[in-house]
Amino acid sequence: MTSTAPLPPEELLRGAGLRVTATRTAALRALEETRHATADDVLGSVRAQLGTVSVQAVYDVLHALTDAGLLRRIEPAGHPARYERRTGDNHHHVVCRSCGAIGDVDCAVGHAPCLTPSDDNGFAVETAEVTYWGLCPRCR
Amino acid sequence: MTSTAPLPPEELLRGAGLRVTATRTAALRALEETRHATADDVLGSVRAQLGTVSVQAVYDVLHALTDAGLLRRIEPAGHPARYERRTGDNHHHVVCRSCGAIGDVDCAVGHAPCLTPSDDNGFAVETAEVTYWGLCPRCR
DNA sequence: CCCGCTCACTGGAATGATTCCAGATTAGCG
DNA sequence: CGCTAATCTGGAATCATTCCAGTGAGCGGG
Repeated sequence: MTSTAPLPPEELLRGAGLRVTATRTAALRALEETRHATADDVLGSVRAQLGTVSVQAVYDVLHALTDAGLLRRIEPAGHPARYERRTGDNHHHVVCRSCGAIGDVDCAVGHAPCLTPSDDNGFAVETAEVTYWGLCPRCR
Repeated sequence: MTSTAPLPPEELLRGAGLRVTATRTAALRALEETRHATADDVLGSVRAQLGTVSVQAVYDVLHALTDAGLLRRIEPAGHPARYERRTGDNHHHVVCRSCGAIGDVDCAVGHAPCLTPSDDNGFAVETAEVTYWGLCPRCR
């Protein structure tokens, strides 16, 4: 439904009840340009914007924003985690086996297709996620 | 289709064109008991069977067997990788957010449901995998 | 407009799964 | 029965991420 609103980072932070700090706004800005960035990508971008920033600060920020629901964390097996600002709609991802690049994929079938397990083994299932594996255009 | 055949480890190895070694048969046996074991679980079980075995040997074996198609590797975000002997049919998994326990789930909808992306972003998609997240009976 | 209380950021060390290396050993085909 | 590639050993190295302890800065109340 709600496509990521074009709100400025400050509004987003305040709206989520978080303090507005340089590191945080910089991180959000970084993820506006690069839609699926790794912690390291964000670190680089934040440093480019602000100068010296510790590794820890970026991890803290990413966690805080993820917990607040402003970011979604994606962890493809065998590749470092990536973060994206598109949240709320549960879309899926195509991951490049070679370089780890990620692309968004809206669910083919209308809504929650095979996302209800036939047999839940007694688990209390909360969410389902689909990952497509392949090669990105550049790696082919 | 082919549910894991009740073939003895030796047959499986030979059938895959691999040399039959103690470590390998022990690893396969370990995965007969524990269906979704971590590398560390396998290491423990193999040592219990054979005595001294190096960490490396187990990782080598797991890789060799995975490459040969005798094992399938599962890497749940935030948890160490696990291995299973059920291969060939592409079933999915429920993962416990808390302890990382894994259960098998056959695809709800008959066959390859939403497993064809609507827009592949130019990627050459090869496989799709579904992961259900929740809490296992014990962790509830 | 100032004050203090948290929460955020710094820098450096630690963790944990997995991999790399180089050399010794061994299975099993021919 | 010998050879050669496949295995195994033990230890060090990698990489993303986290833990820790101390310093510093938002921001709501006074």
